Amino acid sequence: MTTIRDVARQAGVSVATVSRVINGNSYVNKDTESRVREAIQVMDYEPNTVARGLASKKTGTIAVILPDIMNPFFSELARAVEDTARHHKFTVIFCNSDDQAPKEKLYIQVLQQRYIDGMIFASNTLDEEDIQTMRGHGISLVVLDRAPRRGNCSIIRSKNVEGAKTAVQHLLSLGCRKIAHIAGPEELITAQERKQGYLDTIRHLKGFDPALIVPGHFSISGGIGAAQALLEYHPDVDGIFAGNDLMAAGALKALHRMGVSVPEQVSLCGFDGVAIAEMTEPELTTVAQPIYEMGATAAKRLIGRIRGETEEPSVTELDVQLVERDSTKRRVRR
Amino acid sequence: MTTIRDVARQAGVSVATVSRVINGNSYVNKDTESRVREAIQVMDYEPNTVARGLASKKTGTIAVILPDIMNPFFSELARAVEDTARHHKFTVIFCNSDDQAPKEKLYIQVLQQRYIDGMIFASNTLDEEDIQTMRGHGISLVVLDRAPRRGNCSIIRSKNVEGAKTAVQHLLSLGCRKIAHIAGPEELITAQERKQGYLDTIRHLKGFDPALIVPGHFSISGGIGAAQALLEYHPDVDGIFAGNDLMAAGALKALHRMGVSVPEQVSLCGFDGVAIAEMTEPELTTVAQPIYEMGATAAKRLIGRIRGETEEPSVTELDVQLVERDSTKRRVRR
DNA sequence: ATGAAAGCGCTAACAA
DNA sequence: TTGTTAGCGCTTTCAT
Repeated sequence: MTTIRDVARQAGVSVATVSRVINGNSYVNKDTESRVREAIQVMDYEPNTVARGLASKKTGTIAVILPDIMNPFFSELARAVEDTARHHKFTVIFCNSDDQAPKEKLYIQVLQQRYIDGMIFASNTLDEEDIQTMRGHGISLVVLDRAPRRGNCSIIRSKNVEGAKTAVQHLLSLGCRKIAHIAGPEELITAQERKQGYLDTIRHLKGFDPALIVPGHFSISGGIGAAQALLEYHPDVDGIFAGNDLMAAGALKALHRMGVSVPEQVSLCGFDGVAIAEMTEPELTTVAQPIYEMGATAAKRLIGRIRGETEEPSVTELDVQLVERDSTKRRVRR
Repeated sequence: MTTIRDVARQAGVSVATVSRVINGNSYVNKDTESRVREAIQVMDYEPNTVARGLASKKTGTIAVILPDIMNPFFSELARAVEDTARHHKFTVIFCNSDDQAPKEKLYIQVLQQRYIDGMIFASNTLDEEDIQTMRGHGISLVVLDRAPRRGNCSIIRSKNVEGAKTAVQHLLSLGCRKIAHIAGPEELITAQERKQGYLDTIRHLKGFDPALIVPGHFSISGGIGAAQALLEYHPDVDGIFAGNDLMAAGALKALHRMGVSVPEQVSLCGFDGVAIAEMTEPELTTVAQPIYEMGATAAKRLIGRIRGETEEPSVTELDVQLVERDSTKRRVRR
């Protein structure tokens, strides 16, 4: 293994000079520089990231904490983060939290010991203390998708309330009269906001019934259970807005099993815009988030902060878009 | 930040002693040990992973190189690896290669500079030189799912040929007479083997036609295109074995669009056993691999090798299992 | 059983 | 503009 000393010797300069040309943070004579570069070539030198990390406390590594990489929404986010990070010569460590606070805390601790430069949190239970701890350790932080209670850090999210309103209005415009909502976990801000959008749109209309909101845990099986319960107690439901596509897919499955046809009897709309929404039959209408863009933006923002280019914490809200497919269909107004 | 020196001072011993109790690799007096442990408690000390890495060349980090984390097969693999790694106190770096050799080479290089302890390769283009390079750098290697041409390293895979045979035999037993195969990329060993299993089972039967093998690139869109082409030229196909579930899902979509009913007119069987296979309507019969187990086994094997517990490279072939669902159905023999 | 001290490979003052 | 050198925090001989 060739080290910086070998290169220095080869080029007839000191290690400091070699370090300078590598990092390009100090003036080096043109000639010396080219001698050094040549030596680097000749000796096939690659700086050792670990040594560099120990000396500078910067490792060129970021971590992304997400609930579960198997959830297609998060795997797309992860993909975007990794692509962007690699483009900027950063390496990414990934961690599944299952939305469990203890796991998140453990990760934070482990990652601090590794001189991680920054973290992207697409998971929930970050509290003020965690944020301060990380700040104290000089770890930059970007919260993605799920914002923390108090927002003194960079946040990338999309317009959940607005998107939910669009979805429900779409259902209304189709002629749906009794629209239910399959909600995500109450503790998740995204779920809260989508429910809020649903409520804001529908609360004042006649026929509104809070019992039309059922929990679906943001999962396929949750969606199945929710749709079953819903149709059992409210067989006249003619529209369902699910808080994410996974639940919508589950609901579709359940409705099919119960012999309820979509969209003829029930119009169904999801949220997220993941690939699976196109795999069902009928394909799912959904409120699409710019998932890849969210991940890419988060990574860019984080790296900007790490490099000291961006200063203050900023909140970015990305637009969502209704994608009409076969699971919603205009019906005759009664 | 508290360092090993702080702890040593607090406990009234040398840093070497502290290091010894942390690593438990040398005899330390019981009393001294408990004094040190207490000091560690009191001072809330956490060893610095980076410093440790520089001194020992072991970082407690493994990398997993996969084609694309967005592919549900690989995200499940990734999840299994991360769970297992965390359990053993390892951290995982993940890298998407898109099956492009240059990206893989770049990752190998970058990861070497980081004193990675080992890598899990679920990607393709690893050549003998790469393997030797990594060996030279003391990086352990496990190849997952896609074995390299020559196998002088640990390999975890599943029984592709056998699984494909099972699938085709299942189709035959149902009464299918004209069975097509949607194949994965020719350069991938998994795709080759599944095609092999198909051929071995069907080649000698009357009615076999090599034109019934069409490429589907292991992707949804590839499956769509393949099914379209297939039905156009061979409208009397009554069974399709797709090399993976993504292509099967795509084929199902295409068949539906063409008005061909599954399983009434065409029986369809996939391979992998990913979640998406249960989301379609009808649900897909598939040859399920023990995906999570594959990832977990790979991680365990790798960590075993890193710790010097396991010695020689070994090849593990896991069993696959036919999961019968609604996309295949017994038909009347003509 | 324990300590002293020499690195690991690099960065970053501080000098020159 | 360049070199010298003291760390970064830990592991690991080599003594004792």
